[in-house]
Amino acid sequence: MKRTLSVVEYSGEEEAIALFAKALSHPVRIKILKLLASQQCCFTGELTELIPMAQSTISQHLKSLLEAGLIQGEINPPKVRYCINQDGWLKAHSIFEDFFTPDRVFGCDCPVAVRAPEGRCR
Amino acid sequence: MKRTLSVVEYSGEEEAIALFAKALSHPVRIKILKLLASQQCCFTGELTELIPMAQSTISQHLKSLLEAGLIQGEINPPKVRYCINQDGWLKAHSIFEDFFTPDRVFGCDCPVAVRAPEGRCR
DNA sequence: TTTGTTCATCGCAAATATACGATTAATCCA
DNA sequence: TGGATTAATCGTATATTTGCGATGAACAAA
Repeated sequence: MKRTLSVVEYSGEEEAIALFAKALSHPVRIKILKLLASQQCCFTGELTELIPMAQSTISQHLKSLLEAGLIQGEINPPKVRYCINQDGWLKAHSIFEDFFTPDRVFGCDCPVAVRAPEGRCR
Repeated sequence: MKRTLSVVEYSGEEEAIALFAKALSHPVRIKILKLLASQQCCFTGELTELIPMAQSTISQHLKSLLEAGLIQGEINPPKVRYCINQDGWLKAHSIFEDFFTPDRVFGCDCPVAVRAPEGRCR
């Protein structure tokens, strides 16, 4: 697509949140993560038995979760055992927590559909 | 695309997390939310001055944030004042918090690249 | 070596997302 | 009434995502 305007700059945090969020932006990946997180330990590609999707599709979603750092795979031939990547999980948790807890209280008291007096906002 | 297999069922929570995450999955939307959250009160489409993107593109991103319930707009002709939607924000916060804090501790002690004993996983 | 199992990757098709300029709608002000 | 301002929407082009079947790679067991 056209990108004639100057390139928008993003902070590392903005990029990081967006990347984690993208990994979480499909319900089947949420389902996979919940399955893995609910296991005592790891889990394997029997995901294909629990989720009615083609094996290649599951594998693709696992790959994106891997790349996001939310899970890890342990090769255990001919199987692969997946589990939550603790580091990535905690990192995602804290980055979302920080995001949703802004420094300033964002109390917007603008009554919806009512004109707010000028000067309250920049 | 082909969807020959049976339709995958998702829980309301899985869908909700994925929808919020999709709204957060682009860095410019993170930037917009941070700008709005840092304001004492609301904010307007001077976003176009702060973010070097076409006005129509900003408007498109605002729309997706609106639809996700993360912001709200107050029509103040000919301007529109946007601000964080407290309800949606808190809902997203709590749903992510719950997600990242699973009931069961997911302590995966599988040493990476080492075969784990059979039977520890279902 | 051959066969079977498991999973990743490839190749393709369809759906969605992203970005832009142009246009339209709504509203003010002269 | 006729501009001016602001922002949404439309139309279009391109990029990315999603999903599938087919194929390939790695390994264990016969």
